Amino acid sequence: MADTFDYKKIDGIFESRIRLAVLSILATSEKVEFAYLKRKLKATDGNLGAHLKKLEDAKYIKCEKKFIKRKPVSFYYLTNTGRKAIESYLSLVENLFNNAE
Amino acid sequence: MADTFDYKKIDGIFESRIRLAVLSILATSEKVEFAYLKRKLKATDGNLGAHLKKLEDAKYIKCEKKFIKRKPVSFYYLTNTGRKAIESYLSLVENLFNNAE
DNA sequence: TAGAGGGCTCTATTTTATAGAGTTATAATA
DNA sequence: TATTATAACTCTATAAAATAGAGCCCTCTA
Repeated sequence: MADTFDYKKIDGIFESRIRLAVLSILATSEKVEFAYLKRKLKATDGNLGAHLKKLEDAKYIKCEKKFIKRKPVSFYYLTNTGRKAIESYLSLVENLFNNAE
Repeated sequence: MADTFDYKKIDGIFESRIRLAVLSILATSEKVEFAYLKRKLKATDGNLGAHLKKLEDAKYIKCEKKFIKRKPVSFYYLTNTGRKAIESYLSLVENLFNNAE
């Protein structure tokens, strides 16, 4: 049991349910469209865009822009970094509640 | 795969690293003092008190006040509700990243 | 009933999330 | 090559939440 518990070392990206939801969707899909995420999460453009940006800045997801039927479409997908971050968070949370800290 | 993903159903209590840390400490200890939590987490009185209040309001933890060596001491411990909430969160997070949603 | 001190509440400040309007970028078409 | 259309983004303002710290309150002992 360590003397102090530096909780700020816990990945802050997961400190948000909407980002958790986005990561969950991307972890269990190939590539998904912005519009799909928006519809599924019932999120507004601005809010969803802001959270996607945070996830991109963290390099947990990437964006690929295409044109389909004359319309711009943004596809998002999980990176390896993102997948590792998810695994880390999962095992961290498991350890938090099973092991001594 | 559901049509929508109501991410607001995810327990918001866990949307905070400091609360996660408090729950973790309580889950792996019997009863702990306010001063211990404060020292261990390097938190300020006000901030720690506010988060403990949220956890108490959610009935995840309880407080027991005693006097030891003339000094007031607050002991905190996890409730059954709290333990169940932790288990739910754990399995939810596991499912989020392993199953389809 | 006065004194002491831990832990709380309260207030102010900072940070973060959210909503929605408006802009931007690109491909097809004329 | 200029125009048009539109999804997705950026930007701005608002709301909500976390944080810090000063000071109060409560219960003990003497």
